[in-house]
Amino acid sequence: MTHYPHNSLFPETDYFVLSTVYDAETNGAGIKLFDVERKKVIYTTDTYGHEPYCYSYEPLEKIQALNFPPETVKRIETIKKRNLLKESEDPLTKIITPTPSEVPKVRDIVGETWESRIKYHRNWIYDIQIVPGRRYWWDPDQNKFIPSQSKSHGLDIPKSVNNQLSKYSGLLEVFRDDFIQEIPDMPIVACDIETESIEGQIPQAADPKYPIICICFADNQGKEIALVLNRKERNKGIKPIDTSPHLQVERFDAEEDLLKRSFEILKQYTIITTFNGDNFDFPYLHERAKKLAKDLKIRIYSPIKWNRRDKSCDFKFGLHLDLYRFYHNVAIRTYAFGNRYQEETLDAIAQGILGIGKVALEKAIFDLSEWDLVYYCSRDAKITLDLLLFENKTPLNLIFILSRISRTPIDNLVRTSVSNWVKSLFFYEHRRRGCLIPNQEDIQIIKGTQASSKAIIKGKKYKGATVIDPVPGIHFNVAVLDFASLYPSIISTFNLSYETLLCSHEECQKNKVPQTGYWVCEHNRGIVADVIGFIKDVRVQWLKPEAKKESSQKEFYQILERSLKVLINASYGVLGSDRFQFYCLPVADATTAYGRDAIEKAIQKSQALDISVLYGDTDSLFLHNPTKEQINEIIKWSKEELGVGLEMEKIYRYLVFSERKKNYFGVYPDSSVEVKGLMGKKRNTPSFLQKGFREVLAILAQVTTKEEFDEAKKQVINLIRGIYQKLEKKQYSAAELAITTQLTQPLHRYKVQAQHVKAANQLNEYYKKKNIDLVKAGQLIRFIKTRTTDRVTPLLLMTDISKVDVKAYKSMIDSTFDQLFGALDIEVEEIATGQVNLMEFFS
DNA sequence: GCGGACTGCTTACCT
DNA sequence: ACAGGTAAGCAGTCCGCG
Repeated sequence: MTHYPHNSLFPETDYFVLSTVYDAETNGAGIKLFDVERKKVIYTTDTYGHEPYCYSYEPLEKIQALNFPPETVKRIETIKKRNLLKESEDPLTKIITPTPSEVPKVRDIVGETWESRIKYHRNWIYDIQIVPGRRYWWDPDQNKFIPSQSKSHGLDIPKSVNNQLSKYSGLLEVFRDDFIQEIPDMPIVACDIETESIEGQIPQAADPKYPIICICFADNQGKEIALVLNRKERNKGIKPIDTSPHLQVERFDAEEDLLKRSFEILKQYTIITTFNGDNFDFPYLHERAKKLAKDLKIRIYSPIKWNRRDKSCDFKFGLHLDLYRFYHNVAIRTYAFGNRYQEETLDAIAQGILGIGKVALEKAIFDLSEWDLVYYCSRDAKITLDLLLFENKTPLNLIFILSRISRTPIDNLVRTSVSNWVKSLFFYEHRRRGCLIPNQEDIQIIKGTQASSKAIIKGKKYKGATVIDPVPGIHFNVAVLDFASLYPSIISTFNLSYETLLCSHEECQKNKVPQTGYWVCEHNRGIVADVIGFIKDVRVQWLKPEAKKESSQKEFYQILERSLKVLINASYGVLGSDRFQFYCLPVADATTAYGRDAIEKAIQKSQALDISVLYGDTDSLFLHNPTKEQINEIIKWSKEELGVGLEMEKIYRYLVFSERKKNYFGVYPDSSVEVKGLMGKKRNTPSFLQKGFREVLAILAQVTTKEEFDEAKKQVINLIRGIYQKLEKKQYSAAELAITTQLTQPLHRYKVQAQHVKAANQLNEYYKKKNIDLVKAGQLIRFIKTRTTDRVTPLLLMTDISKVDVKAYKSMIDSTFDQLFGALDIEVEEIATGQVNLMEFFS
């Protein structure tokens, strides 16, 4: 049954599509829309009469002979679809079911089916061609959403770019509005809850035995509300001096009234954001409300829909975005935020991104005075809001743009990883072109699972990038050239796609991929190459130049550019991941083979031009003191001969290499320092060493000439000597000496009793006695090297500072600074090259 | 019983 | 739950050694 919304619900105004969901009542697609005029969420169901289906290669008669009852199969048709792998227009049997839940039943009986595992409401998006995050108006005559032309950003695509992008089979027309359309201004609120509990135990929604004592809200109109439970046993305390002046505090004697009020507030907003609300705040709030209702025999209506299977919480008339999930996403962390945070806690992310952390606590949350509790909780709500809206809504805009391009509902985008986004984009594009979406096995059977190359690392499937041995020493005036988006460029330029690699044409076999036995099709443009090439070119040809120009649109261009960067940078990786539906090992293998070919040829070319190459990694060349002409020459050569763009990335005033790859530091002309890979920068280096390392770099950053090194070196020696002495006198605190290592798997899975594993076991013994939650995978373990049987002691259990293993820490100081000195001394030539040991150095 | 050479495990980084 | 390449530290094993 299709539910047509009453026209009064649908004034002829504009809507932004936020999300689609499975609608249990109609057993169809449910759509969440943002009503631009009334600034609220409208929920409706399919008005298009779209039907669930899947495909089979069995002829119509064979499917008919299966005698499906009408409640399982509604209709069977023969249609034609293009099969890219076979290069044919194939007749397929389309099996149409009355409801989405029948599709799996058909799949079980028919056996091999296609497109039967795509969620129905996602199918709806691909078929109706409605784009999440985009603007539509409602046409009551047609009962349809019509795309709305809106350009409030004032963005447009220049003619020249337009022409360059027109080669991509109509993609510009399809995606143009994704880029240029504005992001709606919606009511947004952040929410955080605090509960009563006992030391060391984290409350669980499965057993919501502790009262909720505080719920805080912060919205994008500047309103901040704190709901707090009056507890006789807690004093009011003193209002902290920098409590937000906007904060409105509401006190409740009864918890149930506090909860009811919180639901009232939540219902007013379109976007509700939390940090870990999918797994803690909302499940707990929901279950606590249920428990109170039952215990007190009253009615409390919770608007929270807790989906235990998906581990998510949602609202029918609102969209929940859990920022923990978003910031946890590896592609977002690395490409959108440049690894500005290394831990996925609210505090670490807020520190890294906003420069503001959580309120530091001296006692447990439930022991705080009322004002301190409100202060703490409201700060959490505020920084959560800021993590969605900082820098003119950068993260929210990023989410919208990625949703549009990947045809992924906004809330789903936040909860899923980049491979799902790329998969969704490819699903959409196959549908749009009338191509059958292949099953993963289809690609594997035809293209094979055997790599043409041999990986250097044991256990990897194929060979990756080339890394050049660095020339150790100090090098002044170093230019770094980078291949622009190397792998995506290769995929596009060399037409790499699951159907074009190892194609069936004899005549294409001469079109070889270097260093492999592969060949690539010369007749057909690959779908993967086309889509990736398009997105890469939109970014390179249009967005990157615009993002550099001074204009009122600059900021939005930058966000667009970053969104595409996320998709582009991850696109090669997913093709080499066997969990990805379009996984094609030969494509990934060929991509890196072309990459190795490019960097290797570029090195030869540099040498032919008499430029010395100091280092190179994957897509970069570090050139010593090249002239402008030499650089121009090699850039020109690359475009013409390799078909891949090479760009001047940066210049270092000087650069210091040791003999190690992926380890160096450089100083820019403005004296800023960049460090790569060195121990002093790693998060498992104790903080006293990280600090010493930073101080040494600060001294070296001041150096502008070779002559100044002697002076700088003396200072550095003094500094390091100071660190030695402080260590020997045991003047460093346990916290400064602590080594922080992540427990990446559950304790029982470790095959080796590594130091952090031993420390974790000690912690667990202690926790068991105290009846506190045990360590979990993902947690950071802090420990100190000690002269004890385990050789380690957890920071938490460190009582006797005299147990510190001074010898072990001395060798850590050694190896940290040897990385720098090894390189410096070769140039300074005061000490023999090779293994210069700091201990010898001082004697 | 103990140290050196070796392998493998583990983490954190680079592109 | 996107890829492979590199460095480092340490656990564990084997071997030799009157």
